[in-house]
Amino acid sequence: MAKFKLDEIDHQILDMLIDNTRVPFTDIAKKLVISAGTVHVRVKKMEEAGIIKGSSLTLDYKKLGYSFIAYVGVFLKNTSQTKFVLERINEIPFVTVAHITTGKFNVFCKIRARNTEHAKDVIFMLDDIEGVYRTETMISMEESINDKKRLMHSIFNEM
Amino acid sequence: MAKFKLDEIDHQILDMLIDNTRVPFTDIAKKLVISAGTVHVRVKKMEEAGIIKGSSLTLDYKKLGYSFIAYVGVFLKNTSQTKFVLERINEIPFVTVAHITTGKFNVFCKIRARNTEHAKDVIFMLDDIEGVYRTETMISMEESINDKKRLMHSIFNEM
DNA sequence: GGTGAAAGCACCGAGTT
DNA sequence: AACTCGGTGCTTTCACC
Repeated sequence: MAKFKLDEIDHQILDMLIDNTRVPFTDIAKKLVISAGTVHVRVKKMEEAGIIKGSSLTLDYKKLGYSFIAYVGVFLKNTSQTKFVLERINEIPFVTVAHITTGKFNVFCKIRARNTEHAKDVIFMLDDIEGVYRTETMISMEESINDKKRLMHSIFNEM
Repeated sequence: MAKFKLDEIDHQILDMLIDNTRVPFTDIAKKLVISAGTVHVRVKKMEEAGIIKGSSLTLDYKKLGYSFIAYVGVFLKNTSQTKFVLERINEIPFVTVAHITTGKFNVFCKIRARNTEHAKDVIFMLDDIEGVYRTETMISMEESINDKKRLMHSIFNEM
């Protein structure tokens, strides 16, 4: 939970790797005018410190036939059931993220589906969970940003 | 936009790479009992087809001191201003995702911040955008799932 | 904490079946 | 379409600074 101290070189290494994990360390080394060994050691340290949790592929879900995104707010009959309901939600495929929230909804989740029909099936599964009072769906018509690099820069700018 | 045909071997290759992009192709080859060259050719094809859009590092934002997540629903004075407002939102740091939505809100976004105070600054910036009528914030108290691998398996199971 | 070189591998293309 | 194989180049370690 504690803050970890990263210097300018770490920032730049992350900057080059954040949206392309396969950039050779030798390229990074050249650009930063340090040795490839140093890049290696620093990346390893950030991994050990847990700053770098891992790496992942970015797939094009639209091309796979899954272009539907919606957010679903869930109202519970009783907040004491939150944990139970969350566990049931976690079992539903195509629910990609779930949060316990304050504010309007008790639980809030994101789903990705093939189309409206398919999303309906997923939402019905949410509605059918014992303890769920009702749900409210917001369909995404256009996703406009989703940029890790930008967030990272915002963070580094504040350091 | 069109569906792209992936076979069982492609599924397994993606399965191994999706949450660790640095798994050596030789390891994948061993596990699937094919040659490393084949793995290479298949990955390249998926990249060329755009199924694999890229790769990214997963950072631990909590460890960087940014543990606050909230969703903010935005109501507009007039929906004709949607495009303009979205552009302004895209300029605000710490807004990580924004969607145009149907349903309760006109625009819906996710923010990541240091703490409540910091989030307040971000939300004020949203409120201050010309054309924004008001906003509604849902604070995430606990994020429960966020798993690409699970989504991918859900998709493959349906194919 | 950084370097530079050397050893060990992985990547990736060419040629073959 | 997949395999083998070889050249090229990346990663990773280590002795030294």
